Amino acid sequence: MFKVKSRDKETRARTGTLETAHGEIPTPIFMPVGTAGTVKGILQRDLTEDINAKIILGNTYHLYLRPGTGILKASGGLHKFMNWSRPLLTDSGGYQVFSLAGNRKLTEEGAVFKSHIDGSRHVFTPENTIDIQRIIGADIMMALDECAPFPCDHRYAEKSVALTHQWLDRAVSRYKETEPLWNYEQLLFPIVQGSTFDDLRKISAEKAASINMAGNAIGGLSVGEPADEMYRIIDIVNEILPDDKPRYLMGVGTPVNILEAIERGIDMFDCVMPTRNGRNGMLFTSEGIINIKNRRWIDDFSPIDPSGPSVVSLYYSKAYLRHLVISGEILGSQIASIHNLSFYLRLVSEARVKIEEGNFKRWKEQMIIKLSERL
RNA sequence: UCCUCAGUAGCUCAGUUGGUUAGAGCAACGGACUGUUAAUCCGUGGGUCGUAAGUUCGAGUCUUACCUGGGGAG
Repeated sequence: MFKVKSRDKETRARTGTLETAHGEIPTPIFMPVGTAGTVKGILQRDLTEDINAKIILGNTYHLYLRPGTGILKASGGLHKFMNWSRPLLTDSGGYQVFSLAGNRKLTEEGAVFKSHIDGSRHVFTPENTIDIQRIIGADIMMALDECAPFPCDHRYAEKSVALTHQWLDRAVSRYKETEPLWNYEQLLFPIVQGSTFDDLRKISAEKAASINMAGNAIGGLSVGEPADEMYRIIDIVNEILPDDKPRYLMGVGTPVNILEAIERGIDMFDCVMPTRNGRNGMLFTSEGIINIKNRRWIDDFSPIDPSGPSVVSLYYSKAYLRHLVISGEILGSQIASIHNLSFYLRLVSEARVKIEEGNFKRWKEQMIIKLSERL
C-alpha cells in the first residue's frame, strides 16, 4: 500500500510511504544493492544502525545459482538466512540475462543461460522466477523482463517489449495463482521497457499500468544512453504510470541522476555505484566527488566528509582512507561503502524534507552544482 | 688469493643460434565503473641493459679488464 504524503508544487516530485510486510518505506528512497544476500562488505548491523537502509536488494539470478533454492527454503527465506528483518526487493534476473549477453539465448519460453560459476545450463521463465522469489521471500518481487542493450534499433526494441509484455502476463498469472511461502504478502512490480523510443515506452507504460500492481518499475535505462535521453523517457513514462503508486527507476544512478529523477516523479532507486565505485576509490561527499586514490589526499587529515553522513565519514581521515584503499585493505572498501551508502541515504532523506517544506526545486538546483563537482 | 654464478625500469625478473623503436608482473601516476560475473578493468610515465674498451655491417647477447653482490675452495 502506497500513500502519497506531500507533493511539490513546481515539479512531479512527491514524498510518500510504501507499506510492506517488513515495514514502511519512506519515499523517495535509495535501496542498497545486496546481490548475493549481502551488501558487499557491510554488516547488517551497520546497514540498519549507521547507514539506516530502509530496504535492500537481493538478486534472483545470483541467489538461485548460489546457495540455491534448497538452502534458501531450508533456512526459512532470505530474511532469516541473512538475518535481515527490514524489507527486501529482489530483481528477477532480467538484468543478468542482459549482462551475461554472450552466455544466453532468449526464447518465447524464457531465457536459457549458462551459469557464470560452473557453466551449467539453466532456464529462467516468468513462472519459475516468481517461484524462486516466493522462496526467497522478497517483499517486492520483480517480473522477468528483457533489458534491451543500448543502442538498439526500433525493430529489436519492439520485439523485446513484446516479449517482456508476454512474460509479464505470465508472471502476473503465476503471481496470482500462488501463495507466499512465508505467510506475509509479497508485491510484484512490472517493468517498463522500450529503449529510447517514445512510442514503445508509452505502450509499455500503459501495459504496466493496466495490470494494476502495487508499484511500477522503469528498466532499460542508464545502460549507456545520454542522461538527457533518460530524463526524457522518465517524463514520458511517468506521465502514464499511475500517480498513486510508487515508481521505481531501476539501476540508477549518480546522485545527480537521482535528484533529476525525483523531480520527475520517481520514488525508488537502486544502484551499485555507491558500493562498487566506493570499493574502487570513488567517494561522494558534500565537498564534491573525490578519487581517494589520488596522490593529493596523501596527507589530507581532514575527515572523509565533514558534513558527516555516517559516523565513519567523520571518524576517519581522507589520508587514512587513501592509505587503506591504496593498500588493498578490506577496511578501505568497508569505510568507502558505508560512507557512500550513507551519503545516498541522506541525500534522499534531505530530498524528502525539502519536498515537504516546499522548496525542493531550489535545493535541487543548488545540490546539482555541488554534486557534479570533482575534486 | 683463486674458482664460480649473477648484475636489464623503483622492486622481482624475461630477453631465442648476435638482427628493427629492450619486455612482463608488481609498484607509481591517472581514468573507467549506473536493476554487481567487479577487493575489478583500462591507460600513462619510467631503462647510458654494472663500468670501460674490443670484435662485428650490427652487441642486452660474444671477448677482455675493472667494480658490486651471492656461493664455494684455500
